[in-house]
Amino acid sequence: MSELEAKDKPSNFIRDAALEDLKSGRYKGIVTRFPPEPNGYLHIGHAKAICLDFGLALEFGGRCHLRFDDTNPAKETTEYVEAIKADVRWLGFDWGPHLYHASDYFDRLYEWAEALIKKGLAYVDDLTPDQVAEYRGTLTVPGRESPYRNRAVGENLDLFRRMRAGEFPDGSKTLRAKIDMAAGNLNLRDPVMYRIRKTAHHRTGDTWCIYPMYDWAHGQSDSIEGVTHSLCTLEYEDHRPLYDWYIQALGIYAPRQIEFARLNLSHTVMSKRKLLQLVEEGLVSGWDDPRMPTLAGLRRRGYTPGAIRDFCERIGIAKADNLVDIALLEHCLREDLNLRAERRMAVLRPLRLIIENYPEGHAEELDAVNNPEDPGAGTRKVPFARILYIEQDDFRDPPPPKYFRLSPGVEVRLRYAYIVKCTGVERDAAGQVTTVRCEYDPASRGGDARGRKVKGTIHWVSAADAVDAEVRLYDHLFTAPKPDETEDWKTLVNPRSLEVLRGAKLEPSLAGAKAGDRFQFERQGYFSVDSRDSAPGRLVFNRAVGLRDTWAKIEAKT
RNA sequence: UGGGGCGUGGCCAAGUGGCAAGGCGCGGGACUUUGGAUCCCGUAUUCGGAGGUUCGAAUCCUCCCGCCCCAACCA
Repeated sequence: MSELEAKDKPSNFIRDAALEDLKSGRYKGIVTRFPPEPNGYLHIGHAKAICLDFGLALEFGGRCHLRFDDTNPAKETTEYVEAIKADVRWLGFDWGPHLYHASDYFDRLYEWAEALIKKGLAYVDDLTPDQVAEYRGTLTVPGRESPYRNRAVGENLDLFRRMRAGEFPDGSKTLRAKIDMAAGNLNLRDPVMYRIRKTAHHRTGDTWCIYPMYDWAHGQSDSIEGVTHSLCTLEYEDHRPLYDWYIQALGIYAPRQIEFARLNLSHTVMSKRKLLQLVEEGLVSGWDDPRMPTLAGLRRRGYTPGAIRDFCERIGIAKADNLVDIALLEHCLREDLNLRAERRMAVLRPLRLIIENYPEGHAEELDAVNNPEDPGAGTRKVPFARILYIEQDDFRDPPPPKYFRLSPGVEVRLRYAYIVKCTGVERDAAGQVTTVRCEYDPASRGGDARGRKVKGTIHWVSAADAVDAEVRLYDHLFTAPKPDETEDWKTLVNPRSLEVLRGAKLEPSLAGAKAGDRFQFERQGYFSVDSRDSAPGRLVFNRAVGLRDTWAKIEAKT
């Protein structure tokens, strides 16, 4: 059994429980399931659950099912089903042949409902929704029994069959479990098992007009599939007694439900309702807006599945409410991309640089390293000429303290090219710098300072060879770490969460970049080709995450 | 005033009677043809609080305080 423990992944109480259950023989292997309702897109919080569910199964050589919890046809669509499948696959997990739907079990669930009726454990109730609420009592006041609670088994059976046959209008009757109207746990006050909904289901069509409630469907679905550990979030802790009650009343195989705290991420919102609101009210461009915490959004932004998995591993699994700093997510992406993304030079806000002593009409190609972290990535040629573009931020007159970049009379290295010295500036009528002039040292080709101290190295692009692109810079979607906290959370949307730069100049090797390609733009950050708006000849890049910016910190302090 | 949970540094989080892991962040330094990366160093005499048990407590007991979830025919 020690073999099971010899893993280097961080432990958590769920993994420990699984280990115990194996040791004690309660279960022979590990079977988990990820059970999304297809009524929205998956987000980073779901990724935590997916990594837990699939990760646990993988670790113990078990299996993890993908099961759609599709018991509410009014809200669920195949569009969401497909999007969810794509997201789980993209994250890197495989459910193999184990794709299921709660709706696969509608027949079985129905039979089980009749079985409960026959045992006198369920009854058809005629109370209206308002009455049901009223009879339920409150948190501190016990509920009252429905006047229909003690109907005879035969009458219940007859009524239930007629409910299924469509004889009664929507909402007019329910099937309820007969448990305890005085229970402190409201879930046990005769929970509804079935409601009448004459709505077509995306998979079963018009076959049914009664649909099972979550509690009645979930545990039994787990049981049917032989799930051992049914992992869910804390708000279902109160449902566990009901989960167990149904299983026991039916006398069927019993999985074990264990709850953990859901993920809260700073500077964003995570509830499906709020995400949907952002989309519907046009505060973002859609579910896959690169600012969204959805997997579709993160993917489009340029996040890698590996970075997200790493993040999910690092945040841990526990039961305490939490608010994880989004900086950790960003860190995980940088760490992943630092090793894998090829470097390129791109000038986001161009400023013209003229090298006065560089022969007019002359041109050459210089060698640039594709990835200093990965020698195998090789090198490439970058064209150099008399007129270049440099970043507006890389020239200051006068220079602030500790500024290492270009300013009048100062030397700086053009990455992989030459050492240049600023000799002059041209300004427009408003005093804005329009062109910077400089002289280069022909002997410093490649950037060799030959013993000189050159503190600054800046990136550049040859003006004549540059490729134009649109670059979208993203920042946190919300200005507050916990926008959820306030009623008017929508006013907290960061007005600078998206900045569009239309005049960016890229080195020519970027001309053929394909949707989804990721690069590090030297000294700036990691960027990926937008999968929706980019096209050959009209490149659009998204900034996935910026590089650590030490200068920004220094400047902010002075 | 009912039921279920949770409280370890700024944020996550190990630890479950033997003397506070780790990560992010933050601060400092080294190195550097990305002010990137990397590498060092620092960052809780203390575990929500107060009592108690014990040679010894974040871990056990008692009381108190705070926070979260539950009153959809949603999941």
